[in-house]
Amino acid sequence: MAQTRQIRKGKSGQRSHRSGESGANGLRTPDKRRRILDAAIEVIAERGFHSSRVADIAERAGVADGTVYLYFKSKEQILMAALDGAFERFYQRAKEELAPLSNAPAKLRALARLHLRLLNQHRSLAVVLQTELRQSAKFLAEFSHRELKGYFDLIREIIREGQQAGTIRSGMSDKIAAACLFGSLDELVTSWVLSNREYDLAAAADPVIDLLLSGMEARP
Amino acid sequence: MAQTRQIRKGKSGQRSHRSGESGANGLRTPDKRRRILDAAIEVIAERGFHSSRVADIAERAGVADGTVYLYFKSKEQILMAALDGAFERFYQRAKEELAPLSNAPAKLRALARLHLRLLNQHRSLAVVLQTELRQSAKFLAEFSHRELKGYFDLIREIIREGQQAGTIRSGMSDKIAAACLFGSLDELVTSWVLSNREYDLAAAADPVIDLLLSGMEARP
Amino acid sequence: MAQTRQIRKGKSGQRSHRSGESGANGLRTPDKRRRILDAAIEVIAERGFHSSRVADIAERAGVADGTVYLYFKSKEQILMAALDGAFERFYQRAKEELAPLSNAPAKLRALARLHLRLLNQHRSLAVVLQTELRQSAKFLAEFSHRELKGYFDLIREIIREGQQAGTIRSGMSDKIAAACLFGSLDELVTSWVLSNREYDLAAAADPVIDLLLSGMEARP
Amino acid sequence: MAQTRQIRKGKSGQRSHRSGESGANGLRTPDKRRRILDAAIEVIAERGFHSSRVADIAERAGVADGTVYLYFKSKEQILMAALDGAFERFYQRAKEELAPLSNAPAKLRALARLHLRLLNQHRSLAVVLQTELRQSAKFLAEFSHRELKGYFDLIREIIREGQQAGTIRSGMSDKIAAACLFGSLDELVTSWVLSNREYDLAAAADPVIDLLLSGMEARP
DNA sequence: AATGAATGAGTCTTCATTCAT
DNA sequence: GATGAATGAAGACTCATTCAT
Repeated sequence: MAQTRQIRKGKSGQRSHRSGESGANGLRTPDKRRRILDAAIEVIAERGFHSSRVADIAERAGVADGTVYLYFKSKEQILMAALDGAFERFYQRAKEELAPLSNAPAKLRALARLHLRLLNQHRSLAVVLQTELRQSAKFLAEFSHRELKGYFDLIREIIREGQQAGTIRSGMSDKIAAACLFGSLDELVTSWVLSNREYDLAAAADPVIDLLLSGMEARP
Repeated sequence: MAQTRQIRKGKSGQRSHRSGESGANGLRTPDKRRRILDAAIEVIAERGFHSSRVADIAERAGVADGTVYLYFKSKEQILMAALDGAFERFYQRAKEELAPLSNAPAKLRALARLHLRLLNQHRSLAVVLQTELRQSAKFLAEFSHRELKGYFDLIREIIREGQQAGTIRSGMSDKIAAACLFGSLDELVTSWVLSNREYDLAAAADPVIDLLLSGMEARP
Repeated sequence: MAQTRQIRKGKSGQRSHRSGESGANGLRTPDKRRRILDAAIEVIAERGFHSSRVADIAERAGVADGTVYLYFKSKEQILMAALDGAFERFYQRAKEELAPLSNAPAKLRALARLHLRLLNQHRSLAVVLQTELRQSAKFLAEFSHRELKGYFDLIREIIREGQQAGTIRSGMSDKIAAACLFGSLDELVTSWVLSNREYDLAAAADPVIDLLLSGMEARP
Repeated sequence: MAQTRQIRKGKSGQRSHRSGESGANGLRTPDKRRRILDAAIEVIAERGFHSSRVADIAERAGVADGTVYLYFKSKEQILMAALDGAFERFYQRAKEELAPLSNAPAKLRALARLHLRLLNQHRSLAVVLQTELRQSAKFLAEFSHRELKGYFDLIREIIREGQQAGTIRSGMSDKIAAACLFGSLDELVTSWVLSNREYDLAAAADPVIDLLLSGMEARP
């Protein structure tokens, strides 16, 4: 519950809503857009995209229904923007954290840790990413093409670097390897989201990387 | 009377289309249920669950709207039943095909091949599984608990067998290993579904198994 | 108030609405479409097109809101269809009544009488024709082109016939003459509609025709 | 942040467009009211009253949305005021131009010419008068009572003058005669507005007056 | 069992209007 | 006076579901 919610039940007896709100912190429109996005992630995580009413999101964000449409064109655009923003932040951070690392296995490990750690910290976002993002082939395809592709390409690049540097086995498709890494992480997050237990998701990063690097097969 | 009236356009005019069919062999209802399920998978794969109208499914199945409710309690139940059935058939077959195999790596390879081969053959089902199944956390959780869990447990069992037999590395969490295998396959299917190219999905089974068994890291 | 209105206030406590309705006269769906059209004319005459809610029309017609959309594509289509139908009936009747008449002045007189008489009998329709029909240039243009044009052409044809037969002054544009006749009648109806007095509109037919035939100017 | 935010697209970015204009000559509000009225006529002529947003009118007038409400109480009041003003100017001018004329037929001719000439020169106004004025029976009734009645009475007075002076046929209802004249002119304007051709509307004044004065009937 | 016309609850979105600055 | 971001009421339309036949 990152956003303090506005108490607006009944929606009528709130004559001084504007002045009360801005008076509280002296800021006008601090980042109403951001509040709507955060509210959207929370509400959608709780009820699913189709069951979430725009009115719910507005209420959670502490704005009027119509205000949502000053910032976003449609309900779907809210979800899009929320996911875009979240992904953008992740992607940016990933690039920063990987920059200083020198070899491919270390980079993959760092990426896995970051991936799981961030979602571990923001469960609502994880829920939305693992479920609503896939709500429809069209939606997923569009988002996938726009955002996930960058992530995938980043992984593939690291793998190819490793192959050139001799730290990653050659003769292995970087595309398939990237799918395995992403798919493994994604599946862990999904399991974590579906489970109601609050175990530490991030702890799975190392075992997964170890498995993917060394393989399952017993070796003499 | 310049205005043509609507009234369920394109439906009344095809009265004889289907009744002719059932009229040919009397009053039986052999596979009406199955026709509805198949129609549902197709329609939902094309338009997504929420955009699919029950009327669309009924039309595709060649039955009246109301007839659907003689077989299923709700629109959601149709999807449930369709996925349950598909999964049941997959699961049954998997157990049959793995029975004769003697070692864990071979079983995992067979499972991966079957997984990808079947979905490769039934793209509509793949689309629905990879997208609509996740329509909401609740839905996914329920299905996951009911069906996927069996699949997961099967994989974990094979891994543990392998660990006992010494073909799979010990000291590796069977849960995480299963997640990696399932996640990898799942991601490959998702990519295949989202891509519009009709490449052979099944061909990816061996590379994936090789990677998971031997690992990515170069070894001297 | 041509249609008996269904008493459906509250919309809920009416369990037996269907059977009650059909039980009353033994007819199922007598002409639900027609009832909706009649209700639309009444409601729109009372409140104007934009202030009329589809729910109002449905209620007046004694059907559920959604039923309206089984017969018409949109609220606007209801109005269109209602006007089209009314006009069609008028036009048909005009052709029948004029057929036996032999000279242009008599035909024009008959047309004027019919025009005013019919609207005198159906005030709601008159209200809608004189006001809502012109609600927007686009709407009017479309309707005008489709329906009024036929009426106009009919008048022009009669005038040209009269000119050839020598009963109507030559050297007069049939187009302008038709505009004067139609405009005069139209204006009388508008005045009648706007006035709250219930005077006999039809009585104006002869004076108007006399004026248009003989002219205003005093002649020696 | 792939999504561009909206926020009143196309409005914020043109801040300097209008303020530059008013900045050029200080803080006065000379004709802001008039600019709003003119903008309203244009916008409403283009899109119809109900499809015209107050924001559109404000933008066209170069003022902020809220400013409109410093001059007018509601959107409907804008239309009222615009039509009232236009009509007032017409009516004033009519009285001036008719004053020097000595006989009824000449006055009627002058009035028809003025009526058509002015609307010919201001098509947007003509569109609004012929269509939006009739947006609802109530609206039309109110306007009609307030403004058109004066015009009507003027015509009737001229006719009665003519009857007393012997230039207009006696035994003819001045009310019906006025309706015919007004209706004829009105219909010509409507046709002109609906037609997309830009023919000279004013040219129809004389033929109409000739017809109304002399009648359609052929006379020996 | 099968039909399909009818139902009516449910919600996104628009836009006239307000008011703090 | 002027602004324009914010408000929130209002309603057309959809579609899952029912039930009389």
